[in-house]
Amino acid sequence: MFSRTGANPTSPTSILGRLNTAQARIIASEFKYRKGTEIYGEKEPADYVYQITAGAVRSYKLLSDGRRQIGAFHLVGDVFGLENGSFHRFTAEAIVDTCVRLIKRSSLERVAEADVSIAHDLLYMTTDNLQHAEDHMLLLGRKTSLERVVAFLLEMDRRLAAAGIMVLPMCRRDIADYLGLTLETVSRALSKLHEDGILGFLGKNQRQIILLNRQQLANLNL
Amino acid sequence: MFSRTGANPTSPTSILGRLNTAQARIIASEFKYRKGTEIYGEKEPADYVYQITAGAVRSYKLLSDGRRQIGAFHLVGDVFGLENGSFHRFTAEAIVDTCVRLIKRSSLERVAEADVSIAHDLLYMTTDNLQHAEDHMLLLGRKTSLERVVAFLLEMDRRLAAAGIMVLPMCRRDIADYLGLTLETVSRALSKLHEDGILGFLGKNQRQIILLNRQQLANLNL
DNA sequence: CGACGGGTTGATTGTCCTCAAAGCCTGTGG
DNA sequence: CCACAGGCTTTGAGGACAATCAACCCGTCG
Repeated sequence: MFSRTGANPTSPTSILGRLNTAQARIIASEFKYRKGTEIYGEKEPADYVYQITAGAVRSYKLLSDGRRQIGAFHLVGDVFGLENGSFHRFTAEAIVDTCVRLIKRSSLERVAEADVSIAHDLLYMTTDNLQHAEDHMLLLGRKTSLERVVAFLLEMDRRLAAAGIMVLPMCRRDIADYLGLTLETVSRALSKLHEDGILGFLGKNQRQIILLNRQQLANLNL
Repeated sequence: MFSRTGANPTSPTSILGRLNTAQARIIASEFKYRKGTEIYGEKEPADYVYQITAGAVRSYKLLSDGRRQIGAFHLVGDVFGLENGSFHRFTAEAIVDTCVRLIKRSSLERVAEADVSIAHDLLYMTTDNLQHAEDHMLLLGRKTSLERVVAFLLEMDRRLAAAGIMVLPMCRRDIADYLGLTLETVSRALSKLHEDGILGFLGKNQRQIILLNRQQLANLNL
């Protein structure tokens, strides 16, 4: 499970991989987090940047009464925890057992000063996050429950489909908190798509999904 | 109306001002847009970056059936239209008669290559946008209608209150499309806050608002 | 076995949307 | 000067979609 090495080649954010080879010893260490454990908390000092080598992470904000909004899921190859200020703006938790590579923020900044292309990568990654957030605002503000779930499926299909099969690392509640819905509403939407023959469930735990009709799914994604 | 000059001193994004003095002739021109006119459209080439010297702008995305999500309002001093890819991700329209300064993207990139502090500013501005989008996701995904309107009022109070009076440049529909609500719901929330003595209307057009009890308002902002 | 986490499904509720009407202000033209 | 149209806003009545509350199923693990 923890055998994958190096940056995901399909990832737009190979900065840590490049640093590892091009620069000397910037990677501080690798670290393992058990399912459900916190990697960092909102407003904590942002001393490290992280890249996932195995597992998955959720980044979220909480309201004072416990309502939760997940801003993003981070999958293998993704870089997260990149902040400009010195504090994290999300809490990050391992969704499943997760292995990350760490890099000291101070080191990264030092390198970025010297190497223009690294600085450029930092901007690119931040813009990538921004673009995702912008699209997600549209989803949260204006899409129906079914449209949200469809958009989620298409996103996950793009990001983690291996051989056409999607193995979701997150539970229904996580999906709901990502989409601004309740877990029941997510479940109903998935059931409807199942009834309509657009997707199929494979395993016993309903987390392995196969998309049977991407065209129809895309049509539902306004 | 067009008498306000220069960048808002409280704005974190004085880059265009600095370029204007520090660099030679990067500012391409100033330009005026009438109320309701488009400055650029989604997916158009992003050849320029803009800074508002007077007026206000809305940036939005549309779904194919016309549902609209406004991602941000840009006020005097704000820089917008900054993209990393070569295409705009929003449509930008003048909410009221608006005057902007333009800078060629190509020039900006050239300067950023040479001047590290400019590159740093670009990253800072992008991160600032990202932070706003992240907060807005929480609002859109998890807050009630009243909480959204309260958050909007506090944001506008912070950004454009002069002498305690807020003069909103945008109509109820714009506010609604920013908050993921309908204009009627926005109106009802404002009426409720009015009834409760938390805000007062000044002019005849309901766009001049004075906050009578910021403490109570902040308490509603979970 | 029994408890627990995760998921689905059903019944009911509630918040916000939709549809509709009316008021106010501005601008325009007779 | 008044009449009238149009944009913006408020307010009310009714409806719809998603939330809530609840029951149940299924696997896993102690």
